Amino acid sequence: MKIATWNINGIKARAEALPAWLKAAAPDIVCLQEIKSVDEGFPSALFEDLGYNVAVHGQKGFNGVAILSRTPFDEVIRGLPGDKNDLQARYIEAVISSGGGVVRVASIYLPNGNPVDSDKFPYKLGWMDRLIGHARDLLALEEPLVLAGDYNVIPGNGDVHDPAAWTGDALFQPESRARFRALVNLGLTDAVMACDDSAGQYTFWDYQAGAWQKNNGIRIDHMLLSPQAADRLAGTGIDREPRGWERPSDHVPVWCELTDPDQ
DNA sequence: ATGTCGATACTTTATCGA
Repeated sequence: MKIATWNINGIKARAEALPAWLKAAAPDIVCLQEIKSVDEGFPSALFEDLGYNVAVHGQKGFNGVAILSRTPFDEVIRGLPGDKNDLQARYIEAVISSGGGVVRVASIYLPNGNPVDSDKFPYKLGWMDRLIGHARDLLALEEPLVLAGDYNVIPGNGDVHDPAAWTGDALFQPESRARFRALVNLGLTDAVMACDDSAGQYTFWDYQAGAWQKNNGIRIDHMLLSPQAADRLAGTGIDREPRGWERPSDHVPVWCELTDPDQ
């Protein structure tokens, strides 16, 4: 079973690129972030025509997450628990029976948090605290679990072209990185790092200043696996090609392959 | 040093968020 995550930076702007990538990569489950669309505006037919079921948690103009799945959803949960006053659409979770077993998958769009001296940074840290609490609850279920998405956190020096240039950024602050470590330390596995821990496996290149051409990237899109999922991890990949297409997203797809549970 | 893109609205240019 192939599970992918991609911050597409606008579903309408990616109405050609996303189906093209789906046909080429053939993932079973896809977690999307920054759809920048309300539920009713999401072009579900584009993906239903390719054999996917669609679950959306949208918002007008900004944010918004979705999950595509070849197999129907057993259950869909919209919104990260823990704060009824948080109206930003940044989390959707689904239970899917596929490949002879059940898997729980979350599509995460973690707050950016910039600028650090604004209220956006404490919002990011509070959101991460809630995510840690929810992940602890989910891990207690002892299921195959994949927490996938745009974490807006650069975990280490090997995940950024120029660490010094990012020292003041919310994505690279010690508080952000400490919470990401705390999340992983609950017992989750960073799928990409588990298969290849080399530096420079970037998933995002800014639109500005020729970042793509200079390979001035960062690794901020992650797939974190519960032990029951990590034990089935067969491989991962970062598809860089779509970053070079016409009108690209600034992020590229990240995917992992899980073996069937009876193999 | 600068450089971009997507969505929105008191819209055809400016603003916001990233």
